Amino acid sequence: MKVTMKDVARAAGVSLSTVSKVVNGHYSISEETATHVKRIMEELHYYPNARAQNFATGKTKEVILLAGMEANTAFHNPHMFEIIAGLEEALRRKDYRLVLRGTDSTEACGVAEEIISRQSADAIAVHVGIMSHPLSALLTKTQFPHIVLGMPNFSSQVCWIDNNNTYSGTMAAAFLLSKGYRRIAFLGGLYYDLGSAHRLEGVKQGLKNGGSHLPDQYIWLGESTRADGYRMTCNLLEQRPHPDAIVCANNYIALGCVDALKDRRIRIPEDMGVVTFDDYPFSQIIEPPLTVVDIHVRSMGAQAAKHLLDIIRHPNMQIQTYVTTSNVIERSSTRSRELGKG
Amino acid sequence: MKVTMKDVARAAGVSLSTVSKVVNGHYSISEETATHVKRIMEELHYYPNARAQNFATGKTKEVILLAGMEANTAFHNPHMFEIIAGLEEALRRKDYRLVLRGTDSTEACGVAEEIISRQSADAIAVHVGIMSHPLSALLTKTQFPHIVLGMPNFSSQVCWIDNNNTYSGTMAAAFLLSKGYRRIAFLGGLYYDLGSAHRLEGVKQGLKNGGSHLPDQYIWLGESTRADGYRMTCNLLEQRPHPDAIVCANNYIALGCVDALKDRRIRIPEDMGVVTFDDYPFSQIIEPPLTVVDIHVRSMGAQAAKHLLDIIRHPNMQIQTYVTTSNVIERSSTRSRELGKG
DNA sequence: TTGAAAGCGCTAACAT
DNA sequence: ATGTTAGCGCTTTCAA
Repeated sequence: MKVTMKDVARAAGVSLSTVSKVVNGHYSISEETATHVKRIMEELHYYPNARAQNFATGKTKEVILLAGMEANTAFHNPHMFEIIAGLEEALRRKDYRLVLRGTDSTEACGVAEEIISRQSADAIAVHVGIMSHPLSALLTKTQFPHIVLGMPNFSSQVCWIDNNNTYSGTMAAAFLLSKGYRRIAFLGGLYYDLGSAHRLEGVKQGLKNGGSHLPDQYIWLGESTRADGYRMTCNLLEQRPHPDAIVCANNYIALGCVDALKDRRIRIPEDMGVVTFDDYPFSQIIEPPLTVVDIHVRSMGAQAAKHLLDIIRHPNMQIQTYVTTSNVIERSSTRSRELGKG
Repeated sequence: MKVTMKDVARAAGVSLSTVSKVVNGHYSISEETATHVKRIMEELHYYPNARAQNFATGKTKEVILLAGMEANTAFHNPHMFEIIAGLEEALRRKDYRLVLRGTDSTEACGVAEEIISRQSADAIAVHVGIMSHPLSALLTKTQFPHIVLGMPNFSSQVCWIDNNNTYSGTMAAAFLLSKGYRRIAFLGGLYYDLGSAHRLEGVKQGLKNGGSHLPDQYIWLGESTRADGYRMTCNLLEQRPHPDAIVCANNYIALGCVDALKDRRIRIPEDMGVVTFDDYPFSQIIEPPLTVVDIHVRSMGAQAAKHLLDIIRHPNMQIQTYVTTSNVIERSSTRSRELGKG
């Protein structure tokens, strides 16, 4: 029924191992026999059986991704899937497959343990959202090839990759300064929101680089929700003088921020510039369309794949790195200001 | 190094096949030996090698998903990933894995061919977005276990599953009627947008069921964009009498529709009810929050998994089915109207 | 440059 | 209820 290597060997009048070598492009095979065997393979519609190859080589050519995928994850966190898409694409180019495995932070460690023990994948990718201490310990102890997508919020020896949010913050600040904004404020998430914290750090840095700075009264932190974005903006607007631009750590906060500004009839961008991060999910449809520091999460996934393949070759190698994949997309929530006006 | 079945057999003082039977819960094994062997397995930290199992059984226990995953797909089409998440979850419960494979409609057929030939998955799931005639032909010819997520827009013998958009449309109409709306209009996508067409069909049906109907002047079709939503609404508002409620075939159209109503100072829901489909991505943040017919795409993924597992057992079985997974979420864009007012 | 043969670790038919 | 044994289809060392 199914045509195997044996059939090819017989039909080609060569040995099994010769066929195998042809399949794998082994150097020792003469061009003559190689082309001959290949022709036979075509004629017979031969394709090597993937399962048998995996078994014989002791590899799966698969990377398994552990991630939280509760209901509506794709809506609340499209970033994650965009990273996944980038990961998959880059792996595919190297003939690796990506297996999806939903789980949560409590069971993830057990899941990983089984994968490692059963050798049902060549490497594990873990979305930072389900990272835990036990999992971290397991990965470092076993030295099983892995990479965490996003920096863990606790110190650990695992391999991870993350966007350089600090740098993105710096970009935001530099951009606003270049437009002539002078009194720049920041609305961000709470202490456990590392992304926001880094962006804040970056904004400070960027302002400093430009000879400016970020006063405490212009920094407000809260939940990353529309409601808190609104509240923080209200608090911010009680400060005197008003800022002339606001950097929102994310889209949700920006949404509330814009609401509050509109309610108070503060015009964007005439009276107030607004910048946020990520071109999605809402920044496009907010009125006015927001200027954003776009983060190419997909390319982060691609970078992760690259590193992972390195790690598969050298399982003891440790990688902890930030990647910079952002750029400013200017829309209508900012504009050049006459210098000296503020 | 790695502990195999052989080691377990030796340590337990039984044969290889006994261990295998214990692993697979074969009925013929006495409880006594079963528990004994299991203890040994624990002690030795034995886990069956997945690759060897796959090879020996001739199965991969994997389903591979072919889908278009260009840049930003996760943002433009979170539905797809929500379906994927549902598919994965349901497969996982049955000890199957989901492999992601990005591709496009032109190369998908070749990809599928290789998967089938190499037997590198037990079944193929195809997102309808990359469906093509050759792929359809391949799947039906080979009878390889498969399911298409979404109904192909051409007639074919492949297995597919899709949401019952007609029924969702009926729900929208029935809901509006129950609220006392009487002059209901529909804004939808163009002819090739089957989802929209079905929803329109459903609305007509629902109105008919309620003793009402949908006049042609209340039906406007265009691109599924905010801009066209705006335009269609303008056209609609030239009709006399005005409708008292509008059903928008999707979120993009709804966005433009609401813009237009606001520009004309037509109050929602006082002067005009608005309903759309899908709780995402924008319906939550539109002002006012829209009443929607929510489509549980994730559960469609789960259903797809169920059918797929059936199909794996019976490869010649054909399934073409609509699943109903919707319900109305009432928000602020509709409200009860005094009967007889219109 | 090619071939022979020994696995890879498990399953499953068959024998006991 | 348990054990024997023959594969599953390929890779890879080693010998020719």
